[in-house]
Amino acid sequence: MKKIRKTDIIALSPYWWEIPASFRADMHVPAQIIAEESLLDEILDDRSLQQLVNVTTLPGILKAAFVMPDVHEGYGFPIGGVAATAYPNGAISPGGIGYDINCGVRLLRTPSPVADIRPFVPQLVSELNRQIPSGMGTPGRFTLSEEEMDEVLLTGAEWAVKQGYGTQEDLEFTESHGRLPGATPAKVSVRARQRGRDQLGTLGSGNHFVEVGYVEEIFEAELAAGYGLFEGQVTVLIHTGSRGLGHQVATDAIRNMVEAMPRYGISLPDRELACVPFDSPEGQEYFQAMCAAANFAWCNRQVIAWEVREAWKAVFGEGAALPELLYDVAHNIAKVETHEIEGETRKVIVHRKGATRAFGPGHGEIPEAHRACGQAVLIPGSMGTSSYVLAGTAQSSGIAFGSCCHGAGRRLSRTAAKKQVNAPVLKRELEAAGIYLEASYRRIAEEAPIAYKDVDLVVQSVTAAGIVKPVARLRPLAAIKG
DNA sequence: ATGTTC
Repeated sequence: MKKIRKTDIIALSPYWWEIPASFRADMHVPAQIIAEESLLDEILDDRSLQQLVNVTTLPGILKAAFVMPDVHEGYGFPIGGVAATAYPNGAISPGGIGYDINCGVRLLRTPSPVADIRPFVPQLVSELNRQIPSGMGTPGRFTLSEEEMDEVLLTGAEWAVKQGYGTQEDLEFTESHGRLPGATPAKVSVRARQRGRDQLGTLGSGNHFVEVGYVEEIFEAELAAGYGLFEGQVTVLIHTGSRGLGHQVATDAIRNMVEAMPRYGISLPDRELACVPFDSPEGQEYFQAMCAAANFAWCNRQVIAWEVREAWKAVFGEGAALPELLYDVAHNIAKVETHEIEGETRKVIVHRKGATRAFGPGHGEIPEAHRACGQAVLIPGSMGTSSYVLAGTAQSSGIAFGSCCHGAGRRLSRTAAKKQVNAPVLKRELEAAGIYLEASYRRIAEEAPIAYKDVDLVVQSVTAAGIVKPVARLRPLAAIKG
C-alpha cells in the first residue's frame, strides 16, 4: 500500500488538509484532516491516514472522508473518523462505528463551588467506587430478564427513567433522548444479550471512567450561562458505552458482512472495512441491532448517573442538591441525518467513530434550552488533564457533517505507555496536584497523560477550523477507572 | 473497547 507523505497533502487552511482523490486510483472522494500542523506531523507516523484513504473507497461515500485532530489507528477505520454514505443504498460498515457501540460522554453539573466539595473528595471517591461497578467482568446491580432486556434495547434511557433511575429532564438533555427509533431488539443475538444482561450500570475498563472536576475557566460567558455553567462549579463526567453487548453486536455483524460482501460485488483494500449496502437485509440487520446496542449504552450511562447521585446523597445527605445532566453525547455511532452537499439537501448515513456530533445553533435535535447556543460538545482529556465543553457552530454541518473530535486521542499504545510510565510515581504526582485516582497501577500507566496527545492543541484545532466554539475548561479533582 | 485468543 502506498505510503502517505507530507508532500501528498494539500493545505486547505492552517487547520484543514486534503489528500486529493487522485492520490490512489481506488479513491472515490478526497480524504481530509482537521488538525494543527504539529498534530498532522504526528498523525503521519502511524497508519491512521492509510486507513482514512481506505475509507474513501467505500461504496456510496459522499464529499470526503474526514479525520479529527485526535485521530489514531483503529479497526479498519481510524478512531477520530467521519464518513457519510448515500441513503439508502450506500455502505454501512461496523468498523466505522467501532466495537464499543455508542461509547459516549455524559456531563453532570452540580450547584456547588469547588471549595465546598474539595474536603469531601476522598470520601466521594470511595463512595463512587462503591456505587459504580467497574472493571472487566464485574456484574452490575441487577440481572435483566428477557422481557426487561427487550425494553432496554427498544427504549434506551427511557427504561431507566421509568424504573426511577432518573428524570424526564435527563432524557431531554440526552442526544436523541437516549432512544434511537431504528432499534429492533430481536436483531440482537442471544450471545450479545447474555453478555449484557448483568452489565447495566457498569463502567467497564480501559479508558472508561467517572471523573469529578470543576470549571476552571469560562471562555464564552453567554454560552456557559446557556449550559448552566459557572466558574468554580463542580462537575461529574461519565465515559462509557455498551459493554460486552455492543462488542458482540459488532462481532456478529462483521462476521456476517465478510461473508455477505462478495454477493454485493464489494471488494475493499482492507477486510476490516467489511460493509454491505445500508438497505440490504444484512445492512438493516446490523443497523437495527446497532441502534438497540446504542440504546443499551444510553440506558447504561443513565443508570450510572443515578449511581453518582446515590453517592452524592451518601456523602452530602438525603436532602443535598444533586448533580443535574448538562448533556450526553455519543461518539461511536451511525445515524441517518440530513446535510447539504454541494447545494443539495440529502439524506445520508453518517458514521462517527471516535467523533461526536456538533450541530449548530437552531438545529431541531438540540434541547430547546441549548438551541440558541448550539449543541454541547463534550471532550474528555486524558487522566489528570483538562476536559472541555464546546458548542457546535453554524458552519459545522458544512465541514465534516456536523462532527467534532471526541477526546485527546491516544499517541502511545498501551504496551508502550506501560514501558514508559512509573505508575506509583505518577499517582503520587497527581495526588500532589490535587487529583485523586482510584485505579490499578496498570491502568494508571496505560492511561497516563504521556500516552495521549495534547488536548489543548486538539481543541484549538477544531476551534480554529470553525467546527466549535470553546465554552469552558474543566480541571479534574478525582477519577475512578475500571 | 472486549467473558483482554469463540
